[in-house]
Amino acid sequence: MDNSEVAKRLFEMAEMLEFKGENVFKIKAYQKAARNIEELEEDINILRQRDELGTISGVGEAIEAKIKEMLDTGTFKAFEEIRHTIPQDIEEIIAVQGIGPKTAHLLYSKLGVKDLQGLLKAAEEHRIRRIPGMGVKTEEHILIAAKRQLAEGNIGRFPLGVALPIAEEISKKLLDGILIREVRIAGSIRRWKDTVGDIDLIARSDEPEKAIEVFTVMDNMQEVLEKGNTKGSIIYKGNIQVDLRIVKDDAFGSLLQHFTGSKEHNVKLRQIALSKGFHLSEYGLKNATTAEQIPFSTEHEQYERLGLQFIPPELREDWGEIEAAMEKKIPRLIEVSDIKGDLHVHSNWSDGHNSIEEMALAAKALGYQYINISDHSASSKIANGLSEKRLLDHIKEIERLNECIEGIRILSGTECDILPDGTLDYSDELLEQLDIVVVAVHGSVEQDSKTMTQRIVSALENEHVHILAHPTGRKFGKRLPFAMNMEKIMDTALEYGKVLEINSSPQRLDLNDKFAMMARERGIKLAINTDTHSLEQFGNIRYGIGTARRAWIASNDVINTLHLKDICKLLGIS
DNA sequence: GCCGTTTTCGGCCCGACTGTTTTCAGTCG
Ligand SMILES: Nc1nc2c(ncn2[C@H]2C[C@H](O)[C@@H](COP(=O)(O)OP(=O)(O)OP(=O)(O)O)O2)c(=O)[nH]1
Ligand SMILES: [Mg+2]
Ligand SMILES: [Mg+2]
Ligand SMILES: [Zn+2]
Repeated sequence: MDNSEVAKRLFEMAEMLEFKGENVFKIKAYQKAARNIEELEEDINILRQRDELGTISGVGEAIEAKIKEMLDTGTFKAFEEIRHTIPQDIEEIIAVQGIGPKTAHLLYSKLGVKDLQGLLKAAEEHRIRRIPGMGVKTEEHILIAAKRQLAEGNIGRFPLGVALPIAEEISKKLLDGILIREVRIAGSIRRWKDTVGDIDLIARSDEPEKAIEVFTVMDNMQEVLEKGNTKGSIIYKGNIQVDLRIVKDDAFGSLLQHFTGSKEHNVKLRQIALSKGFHLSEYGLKNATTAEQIPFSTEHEQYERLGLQFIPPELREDWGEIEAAMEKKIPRLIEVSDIKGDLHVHSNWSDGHNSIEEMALAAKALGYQYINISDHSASSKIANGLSEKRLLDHIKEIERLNECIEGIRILSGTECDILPDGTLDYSDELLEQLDIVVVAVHGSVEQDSKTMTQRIVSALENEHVHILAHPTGRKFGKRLPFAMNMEKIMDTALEYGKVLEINSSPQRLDLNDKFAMMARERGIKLAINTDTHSLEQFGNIRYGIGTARRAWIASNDVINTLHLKDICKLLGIS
């Protein structure tokens, strides 16, 4: 079993214990262990060999024994025993909004509800309202929520590139009226997570209740889920949930911190507050003995009062940032303004929309010092990839443009396909004539892990190659990451001095945060590129920067923060 | 079930909203 399979089992165990009404702290213990195993960088099998399972935070004697049992037999006794006493599809019932483990258990014991279909039937036949403690409204809400779940399936999460523009649109609309003074995007969007579960907003208003009212009747609102004095939730066009929290007093910083999360970060901060004699909440600190409330108007002040350096939102995942902040060791993270050029740009010579000149002028307007025109190679036929002859013309055209355009250097490149057998789509003689060679896998993406890994390794061993683009090939909603051994690929990249890309296209974000962190820890250099096919897509750089910041990446980890002359020196460009 | 710069036992983050309830449990963030 691998890490995610072990974690999944532990999560399932927690869910079953919840359904059974077990001690909540025991449940939390299983969830914490599961989460930490899911986020582990090392292979849990290797930790086991080294007898280091106990070093995983949240794994004690009991869970360690169960993990060993799982690694040996694929399951564990306690899991199998409890599993047979619980309906198989309990997960889909608890997943219905408003139904938790208690209600699920009640519905099962009173009505024999075992799955979503049974739940719908019970609601439609008005059997739920007859259970003591349930009522007409509860039944109606369950019916609506169950139907919504059936219709949507389990879409679950949205790519950041979908959610962020909607969040910006809603923020703007809310500011249109006079009731709401300030709106900030919070939650996982503010942390630049690559996928998000919902849109979390906070706002400041002198009349919170009226402001919530405005929110719940806004354009494109599909359904109101909750409407209170300080908080409302709606389903917005596109079936995305939007949570809005409003305050009028001076605790805006405390609220922003709370609603930015993550949950795990919040819990740890609150534990630190407790150890200092305070209760922390979205209203600030409360003295545990005097009950005096101390609100903070900025996040900076609140972190400082807790004895911590300010922690950028992208780091707030309980991945060690709180410990670092205690020692004032939060690094200066890379910013959009550090980027000096884009090394992965397409033109209308292949599948881009604009000419090389237009792309260059747009980049210049952004303050870039250089761009690498990396059109597709011949094998990418649907992308109008360049034959060897057209690539030679491409090189000449770039030479010509460099003579007439001032203020930006156009580098002559390619996004050369790594063919299924690991060879490249252009000859070495041709690659040698280019300034920057970007390579990528496009076709034959279904290869097994061994083949795919060797394919990429072979490409990285080629002396003319500089950058591996979108290394895992994932595309949200379209394609899973390639089966591949990332450790091996990173070892090779390091050995041969190759650069790995953080592709900023919001449907890719590849490398992702975790892999980018792995690369940084190993000392591999990165390039943050947009892979733009149009003038507007240069703007996608913010997504790549957000991902890089989540990986604790600094400016000097990234080659396209270098000035033109320095990057030319680094890559041997004349 | 886990864990310990005042602890190996007794805590474990804290608050909003809803429904069905005369005082709160459940769910969610
Ligand atoms: N203290 C505390 N804060 C929480 C808890 N659950 C959520 N929050 C805070 C932190 C979250 O970032 C924020 C928004 O909640 P969400 O459920 O939307 O989570 P988040 O946006 O982080 O992730 P998401 O992508 O939406 O799943 O509310 C909790 O149990 N305790
Ligand atoms: Mg959220
Ligand atoms: Mg939310
Ligand atoms: Zn590309």
